[in-house]
Amino acid sequence: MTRATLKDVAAHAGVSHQTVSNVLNGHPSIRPTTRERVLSSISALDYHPNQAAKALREARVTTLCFASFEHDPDTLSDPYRNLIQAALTAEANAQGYSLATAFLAHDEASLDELRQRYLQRSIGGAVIIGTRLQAAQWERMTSWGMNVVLLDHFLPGTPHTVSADYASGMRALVAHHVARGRRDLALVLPTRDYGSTALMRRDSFFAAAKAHGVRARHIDGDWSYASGERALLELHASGDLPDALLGGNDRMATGALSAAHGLGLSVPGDLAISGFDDFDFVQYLHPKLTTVRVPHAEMAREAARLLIALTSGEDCVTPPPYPVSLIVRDSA
Amino acid sequence: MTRATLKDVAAHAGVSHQTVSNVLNGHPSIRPTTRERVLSSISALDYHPNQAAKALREARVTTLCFASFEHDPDTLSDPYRNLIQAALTAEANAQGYSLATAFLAHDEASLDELRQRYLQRSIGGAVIIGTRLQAAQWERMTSWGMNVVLLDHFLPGTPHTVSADYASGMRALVAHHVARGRRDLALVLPTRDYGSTALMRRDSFFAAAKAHGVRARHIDGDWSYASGERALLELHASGDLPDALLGGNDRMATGALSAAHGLGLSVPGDLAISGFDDFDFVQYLHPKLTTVRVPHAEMAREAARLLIALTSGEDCVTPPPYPVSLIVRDSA
DNA sequence: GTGAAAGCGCTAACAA
DNA sequence: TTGTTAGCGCTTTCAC
Repeated sequence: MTRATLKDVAAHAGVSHQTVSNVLNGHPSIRPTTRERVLSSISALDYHPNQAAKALREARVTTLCFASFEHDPDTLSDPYRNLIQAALTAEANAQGYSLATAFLAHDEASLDELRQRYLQRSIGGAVIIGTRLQAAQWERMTSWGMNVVLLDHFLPGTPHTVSADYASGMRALVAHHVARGRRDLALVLPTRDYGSTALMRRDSFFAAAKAHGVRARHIDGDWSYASGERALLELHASGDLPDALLGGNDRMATGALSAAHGLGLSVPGDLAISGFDDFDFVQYLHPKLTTVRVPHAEMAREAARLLIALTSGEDCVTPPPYPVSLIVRDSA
Repeated sequence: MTRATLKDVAAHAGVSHQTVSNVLNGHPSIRPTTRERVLSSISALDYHPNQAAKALREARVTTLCFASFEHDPDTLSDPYRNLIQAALTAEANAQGYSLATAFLAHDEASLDELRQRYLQRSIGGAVIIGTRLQAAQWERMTSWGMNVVLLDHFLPGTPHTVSADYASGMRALVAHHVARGRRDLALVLPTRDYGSTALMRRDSFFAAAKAHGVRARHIDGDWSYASGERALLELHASGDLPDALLGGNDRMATGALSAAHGLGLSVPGDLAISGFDDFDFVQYLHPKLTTVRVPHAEMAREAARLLIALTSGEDCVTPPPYPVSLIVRDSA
């Protein structure tokens, strides 16, 4: 079955093909009777405009790209990416765009692939997640002329970023631990990713601990379960256990909790443990995890809106950080 | 900066635009010197073929769609969907396709949206996951002429399905429980999704239990954490606890484990618990979850290959079920 | 209000 | 081996 074209519709309705085009694009000054006739021909022939032709003629790209890092532990092990993809897709579709996918690595090849897709007009811009994005990569992308919105990741000089208010989340978390009598806090967080939101969290952590007059230290991690587990094992081996361990995300907190069980530590008796994200599974851990909820989906929708606005040539302001909320359960 | 076109390259190289096209498409019978000249013009002008024009002219769609169900608990709460998306993207890109995203619901609107995208040539076919896909929906999609490959879900009459060997996984699991001395097995699994792989697992479960001469029962769930939790609470309330609880997926097993902690049951002492999937987080539960590993990523690659082959008009055979493997940890 | 002409960037078919 | 012509399906410009 060969699909109907604009001309077929025109012939069927007994008008010229531009008239059909005008009807389709809601142009004014079309006689209602003509419009009716055209519309009924359209549905009679089950006509659907060819996107490729439209895109070619209008020199417009209607596909956006969601790029994340393939080997980033965040990318594949958390519901995180799913939530974001769903929200981005919904917002993009609602605005007449479709959403393509890309997984980046830290080699030239993957950046080059993205570049190809942009220059070939397969994609019009990208939303990127992943604290592994380096400033140099970001610069490369924008140097092609591509619009890029960063989700949940700051980089020096990146104007279009959607993020959450990690600072106040961290302050609330520290206050909570202190209110429960904790006096020796350890934060597990990656810091090799300079410029990322991790630094903001770390700084707020130290500032808040200082304000409360409690001890604070930082242990390096890499967002993975294993690094959370390792962090607690090392603290234990050092003989200088804190009384609260703050995971920089839910996964590291989960890993630490697992290590605590292995060491025979009672949580929260011997040690309080908290997370950051609030993914589904953390309320099924034992004990149920106290954490900070980050509104990933709303942030993603905003990122899509921002990208579309940029792509349409509007000038945009980065939205303020999204509020987060402390979710108190049993682990801290 | 306005991008170079085929004509610009032709002018720069002093040949006709057709010659450039021939060089690009690897046509034979081009004099090496000409080819060299054209290639150097291409890189001098940083020329990239316009995909929209190519697609229009060739009447070819180079975008595939990955569709899943928005409100399906599997879709957003597991790493599952991420793994599949990554694998599909990799395979599609490797074969020159890009991958778009769709989230379906159970209303007419979302099916219609997919139909639009297909008829507008925005997508050339779809890989669909989700046991919530109904036979009627599948029939609708194929009635448009769209190629559809189902991932991990059987439906009566669907020829193109990629799945895993759940039957033998279930047999191995039952044998394992029995070998550890369990004599009273309960399986939590949704069965309202007729036609899905759930039925295969359930049937194998009963068959295997019978073969071993142990008691077997089935409790309904809906794949979610909460339903696993509920299942164990109900069993406990009935006063007739099994000595092994088999979660139909890792999430239900996790929910049941959480309930066991709440009830003060020791796992695996009082009760063995096992899962199905082997997602990252289950090895950080307490106790670490025994489960069956399903090769989601490989299956997804195969689904992409199958869809591309179908789209190219080849006739394809559904591949045999992928082997699964029992992963023994501490919970059973 | 509606139609005729032109052309987006590319490739298939032929001519040279 | 290369160039010319035509046209994919659509929208824009401008007559009528």
